[in-house]
Amino acid sequence: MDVRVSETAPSPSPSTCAQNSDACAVIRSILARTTDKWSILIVKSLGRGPHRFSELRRAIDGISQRMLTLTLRNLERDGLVLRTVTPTTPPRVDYELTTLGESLWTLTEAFGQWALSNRPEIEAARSRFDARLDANT
Amino acid sequence: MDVRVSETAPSPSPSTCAQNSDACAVIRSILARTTDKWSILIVKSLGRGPHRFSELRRAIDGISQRMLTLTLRNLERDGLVLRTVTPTTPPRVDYELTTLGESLWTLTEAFGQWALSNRPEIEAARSRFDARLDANT
DNA sequence: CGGCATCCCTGGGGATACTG
DNA sequence: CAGTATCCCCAGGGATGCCG
Repeated sequence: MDVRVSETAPSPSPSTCAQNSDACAVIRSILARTTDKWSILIVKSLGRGPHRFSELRRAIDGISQRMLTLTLRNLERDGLVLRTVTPTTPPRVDYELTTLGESLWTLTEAFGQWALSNRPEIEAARSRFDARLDANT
Repeated sequence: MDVRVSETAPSPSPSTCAQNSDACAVIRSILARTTDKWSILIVKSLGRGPHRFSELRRAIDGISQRMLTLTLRNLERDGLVLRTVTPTTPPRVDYELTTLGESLWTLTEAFGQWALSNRPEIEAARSRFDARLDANT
């Protein structure tokens, strides 16, 4: 299971890599990984200490074994998660955030808080929008 | 083109909606929207003032017209983006962030900054990981 | 110019079964 | 328990064409 993706890193384009062009492909790939549906949930789960594989599986509702493994590998590859194997029988594998991962967790947490506290406003906006839609039948 | 998605909002589960269970489906749906690949790039682009449809199209490299329209609708529906139509011929449509959208933009910006400044470390981690992979041939 | 509808295809990701 | 491998399906999303 090779996790690696062809990283055709072009011209870096330092600070102005705001929105345009393909120059910021690397940044995009980082963003894609870190803002991925499962990545966020995993990082959030690992926010409060290490967890075993099966613990994560139970903690993150709806994730398949495949995606858990795959996403953990990617996070490990990017240096966000540390994987520790204890070769007992049956084997025990623990996952925890690295320092880098913890810094990402902070952002993730901020996002979660934002979603939580703005939820009413967003739902209200949705209702308004949908109501106007239905009106134009 | 109905943008709405069936929002089967179950028991809310207020503050402890960290990682587990289906209780935080709404939060997840908000996160899914706001951390979506195109949403992030659009919000980033709108960070510095209003833009026309075609401007966004050009600014965000690789986005298809379909996805631009669709994502903008979703952002509008969630009250993150304001759409203004000027009925001239040809028509002119401007998009801008709402106050809520601006608060999201802040987070997006933080994420971008994080990716930018941790890029070297992440790429290093990737190389290390890949090297170890190749070693185990 | 903006944007909706249709067709169509790829790959993300679920379900299942097997190993160390 | 913690994976890996295989199969397989469907929705995300690109390409194209047509309207106000």
